[in-house]
Amino acid sequence: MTSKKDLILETALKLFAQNGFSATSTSKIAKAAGVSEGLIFRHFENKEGLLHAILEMGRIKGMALFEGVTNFQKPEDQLKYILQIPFNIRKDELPFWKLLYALKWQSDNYDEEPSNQLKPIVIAIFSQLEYPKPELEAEFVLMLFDGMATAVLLKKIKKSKAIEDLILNKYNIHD
Amino acid sequence: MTSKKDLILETALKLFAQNGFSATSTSKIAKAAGVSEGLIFRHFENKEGLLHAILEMGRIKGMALFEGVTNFQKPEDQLKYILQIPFNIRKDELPFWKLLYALKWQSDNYDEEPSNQLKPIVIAIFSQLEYPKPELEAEFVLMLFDGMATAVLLKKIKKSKAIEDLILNKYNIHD
DNA sequence: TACATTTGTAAGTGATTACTCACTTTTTTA
DNA sequence: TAAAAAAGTGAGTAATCACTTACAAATGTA
Repeated sequence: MTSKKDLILETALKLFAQNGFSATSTSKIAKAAGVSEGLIFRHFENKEGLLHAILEMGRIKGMALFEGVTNFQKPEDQLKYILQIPFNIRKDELPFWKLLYALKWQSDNYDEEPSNQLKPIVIAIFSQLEYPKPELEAEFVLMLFDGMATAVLLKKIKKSKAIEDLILNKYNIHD
Repeated sequence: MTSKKDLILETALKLFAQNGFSATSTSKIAKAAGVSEGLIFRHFENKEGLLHAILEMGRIKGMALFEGVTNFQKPEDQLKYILQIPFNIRKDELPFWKLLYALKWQSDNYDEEPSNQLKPIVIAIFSQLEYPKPELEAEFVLMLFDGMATAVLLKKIKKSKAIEDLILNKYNIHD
């Protein structure tokens, strides 16, 4: 049985991802979750607190994703894993990632972008692969990563697998 | 002398880009522009109308940018021109592009994304360059384009010129 | 069981929201 | 120059905003 606190969290996440933070009122969240509006403030102090709870909840889930790279030894496999991340986002976690990517366009406060955590990892990979300028190549990959994630989250992609293969080919990684 | 209508337009653009559409009230716009709030509604009917006027104003400015590709004959030069667009955004047009990119995360209504207009052009280029799968390669370039634009608009880029050269090199285009 | 704590609600609060209206000032046109 | 049209204002409007408060129900603990 999910507690009402979790119910509020999940409902708010969906609505924030769908309509944006500012455009989603606490009364709408309460109504959608089937709880009284006051309960939101009992559990989360204020609307910002609710957002931070969602972000924290998701950040932990997200960390695990990036740590998955340690399952691979060879830098080629690690790079492959990272490049495939955007295409392997779980459907039920889509709202969270959409919210995260949308938030970075609103004020600088919410810039917990995946790329930030990912950067040192990617630099290390290109160093091992003996690229002449690992930092630069990493910056490029993260830009590409952003573009891929955007395409997936906004459902702009038709042949997901074909695009995935094309990208892997560019770095000479194959299935 | 700029008319008060244009003044409202420019002020709203800045505020929308800075804080988002929903988080920017008409009263704030009026105050920032130094006009009465009622004037906004005389000129633009409602808040949505104001947004649409901004989008239309910018769309025309943006079209010119994409048509610049016709100044080049060789497909290599055309591709180079397109890949450089995100790095050549004029400072005074930054708020507009930021707003445009932010809006596509809020509801599907505002998806006048640059990529959409750019896609057929890029496909044509890769066809001329005799790439085996022009549509796929175009889709890739547009994803990359999105990532580049995001990096530039959110000021996540340090060595802009270095990154620019790296990308051009990947497509065997040099200065 | 008794009492303390947590969880939950309903009805508020003042402030702010998008928008309207009655009116004046400025500009255009005949 | 006189009338018409357009531009602009300031004080409203009801609705909604984030948030509070007083109180009741449920739960934990001795």
